[in-house]
Amino acid sequence: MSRELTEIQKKILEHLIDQIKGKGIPPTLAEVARHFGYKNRATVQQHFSAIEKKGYIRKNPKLSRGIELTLEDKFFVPRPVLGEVAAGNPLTIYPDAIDTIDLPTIARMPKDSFLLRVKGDSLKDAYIFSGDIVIINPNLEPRNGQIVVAILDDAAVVKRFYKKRNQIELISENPEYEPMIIDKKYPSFKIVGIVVGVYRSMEKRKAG
Amino acid sequence: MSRELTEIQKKILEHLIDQIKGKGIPPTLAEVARHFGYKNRATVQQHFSAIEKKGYIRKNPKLSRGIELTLEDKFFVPRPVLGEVAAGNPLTIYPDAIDTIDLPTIARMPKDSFLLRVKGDSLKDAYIFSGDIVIINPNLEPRNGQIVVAILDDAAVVKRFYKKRNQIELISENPEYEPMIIDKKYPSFKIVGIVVGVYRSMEKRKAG
DNA sequence: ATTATTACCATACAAATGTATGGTATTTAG
DNA sequence: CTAAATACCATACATTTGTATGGTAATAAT
Repeated sequence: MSRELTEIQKKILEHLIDQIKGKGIPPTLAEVARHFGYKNRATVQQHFSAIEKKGYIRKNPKLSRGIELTLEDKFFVPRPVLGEVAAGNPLTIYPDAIDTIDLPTIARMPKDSFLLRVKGDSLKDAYIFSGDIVIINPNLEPRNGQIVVAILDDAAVVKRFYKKRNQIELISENPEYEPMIIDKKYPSFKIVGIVVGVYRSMEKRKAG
Repeated sequence: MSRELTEIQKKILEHLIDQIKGKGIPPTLAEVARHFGYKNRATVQQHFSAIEKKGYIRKNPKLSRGIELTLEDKFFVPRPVLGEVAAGNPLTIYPDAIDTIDLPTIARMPKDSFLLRVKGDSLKDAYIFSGDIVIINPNLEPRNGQIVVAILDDAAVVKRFYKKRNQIELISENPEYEPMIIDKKYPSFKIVGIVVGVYRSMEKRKAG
């Protein structure tokens, strides 16, 4: 099980993810057929069966639009699972950074803000902890002292932002971690957005 | 436009939000009818029309499950904050909303849950701080170790819950505060609900 | 050479779906 | 009192939807 997808199956799965993540609801067979120019729903039907057999989706029988992604964790999709399919997504997850974040593989992010899950404890003195979900607004200009998400050399970090003359400093609240100092002209540096809120679900959480 | 919803329309909209947010895809007319025990889809159809006319949803004609939430365009929905609870020393709980905050739509609010703003720092070791908004579900049975809101002698507190033989212990994470020990038969004691989520807006917040 | 897989097509069909129309009873507003 | 809105019901209908079955052609595997 869970074999490799063919090129066409990949495209269809990609389209499925696009629709489910972006538009919100899974498409019908007919809609997918229309999108790919198929004259026939049965073609899509058979592709779905193949993709399901390989373990990438689940079909709720008899239910219209009853397709679910098996590799999804609602908002966050670990990037490796989709391999080449996910290529083209602007952002990636990197496990080696101090405070890593899960970036959603949604092609179309919510209009204004989106969500990231924090890993690591470099912000614990800012009351943000591993597992918390931070809400990011990418359309705000970061001001000094605000907590931002930035990408540096393909690593995504959450840190407090300070702008100096020719450089930008990203500082952890946790003094164990060294500040990151970046020249303004550094090519592979980018501010993703600023953190406007933190949410934590207590559902399965225990003390400390 | 955008008039008041009736009680039943509210219930149906609530169910719609529940389905779309929770299950992922909007329900069909038949599914909603089944859920509410209607013998007929047309009833739901008419309720949908009414709710749409009042501006709360949008229908994609001819499209199965083609219901969209118009408030969904917003990443944040305004919610009333019902009062303040003390994490340290008890505070009063107000019957009416004292404030309104924009809660992110990911912060799932179960049916009858409500919001309270925390005052005090007795839960700081549970990562809940003064000013945070806690989401309270009053319809869950508290289990040991969970954080609950309780009323004791007309004052509300947020503390960690432990059930012993004949008494209940409410413990602060912060060792500065003494545990509260209440006899089970104590008349003016009541568990309001358990904390299912925490939200913090960073908008005007500075470090520490 | 034969078999299996893939990638399409066509047709058929029961069930589900959205929509329309008409009806009844109750409540609310003018 | 009357009219409008609300909250249901029943029936009807064209489409849509998921599913099943059978077929063709090309490619890949044995």
